[in-house]
Amino acid sequence: MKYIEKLRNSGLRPTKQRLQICEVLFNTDKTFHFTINELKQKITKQANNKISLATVYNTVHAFEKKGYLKQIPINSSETYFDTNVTDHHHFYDLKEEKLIDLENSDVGPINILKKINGKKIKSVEVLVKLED
Amino acid sequence: MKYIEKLRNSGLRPTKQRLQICEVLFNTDKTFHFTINELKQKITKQANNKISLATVYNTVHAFEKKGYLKQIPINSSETYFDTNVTDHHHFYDLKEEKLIDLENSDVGPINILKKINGKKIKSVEVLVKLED
DNA sequence: TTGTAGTTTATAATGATTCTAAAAAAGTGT
DNA sequence: ACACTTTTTTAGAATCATTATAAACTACAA
Ligand SMILES: [Mn+2]
Ligand SMILES: [Mn+2]
Ligand SMILES: [Zn+2]
Ligand SMILES: [Zn+2]
Repeated sequence: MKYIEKLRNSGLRPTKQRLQICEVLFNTDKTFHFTINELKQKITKQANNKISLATVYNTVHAFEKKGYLKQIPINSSETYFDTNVTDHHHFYDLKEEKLIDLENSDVGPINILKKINGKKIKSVEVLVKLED
Repeated sequence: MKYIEKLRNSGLRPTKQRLQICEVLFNTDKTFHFTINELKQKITKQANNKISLATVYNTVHAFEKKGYLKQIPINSSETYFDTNVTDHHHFYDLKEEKLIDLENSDVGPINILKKINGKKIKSVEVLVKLED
């Protein structure tokens, strides 16, 4: 399995549950956005397997800490995560409540002119809200 | 009172509670960011008055719908609101968990090149995360 | 003043997320 | 394989921001 090493190298034991989650999250060309509950459903279907909700939370947070996932800041009752951890931006379709990737090349370069003393920029994220 | 008319023109009855909230939110030169609970505390202190938490929620949502407030998309357990409803952006200091305004002039012009069929852009918001 | 719609309020309900602690699984050394 | 330690999983409970409920209150116009 190709994810066993990835997990071990991260100091995470390659458990059955984590490997299943890796399959769902990373065994695809396309990156995607998801909520915890969407992910849980995918795992249940794809692996035809029960998994505890707590484990999904635990694993997603562990992967986020390792840099394999990131949260998308958005005003929604559920937290959205992204398997695309490169610098990029998002459309948010307010009616459909769906996220769409905006590659860096789809947005002109962003120049933050203001500086805050003693702080450095960790990320720059653009959220473009869409309406009909 | 200068807010009575503003409320009436918005189709909102100028109640004691709404006027108090207006004083706290709008009777200042500076705009600011707040959570519901911070706002409730301010009202309680400044007006030396009890106000129901439900009323604070109701009023903030009513003002948001009227365009007098906006939500700031950020991953925080509490929702942040902004009395600055002009187009502008934010620093988010991850350690202090504080928002800092970034005027449009502090950010170069943002050009969204990608178009989504049948949708138009409602807003473009930049969130710049800061670390030490 | 009286009627009505709008508002406030205490409290309950909701729901996403986190916590808990016991059972299970993984890793290590023998 | 076995014994032992550490990590992980899990069901269920707890937390907490937010929303819903419904009764009391208020603004306002006829
Ligand atoms: Mn969240
Ligand atoms: Mn929220
Ligand atoms: Zn994305
Ligand atoms: Zn602001």
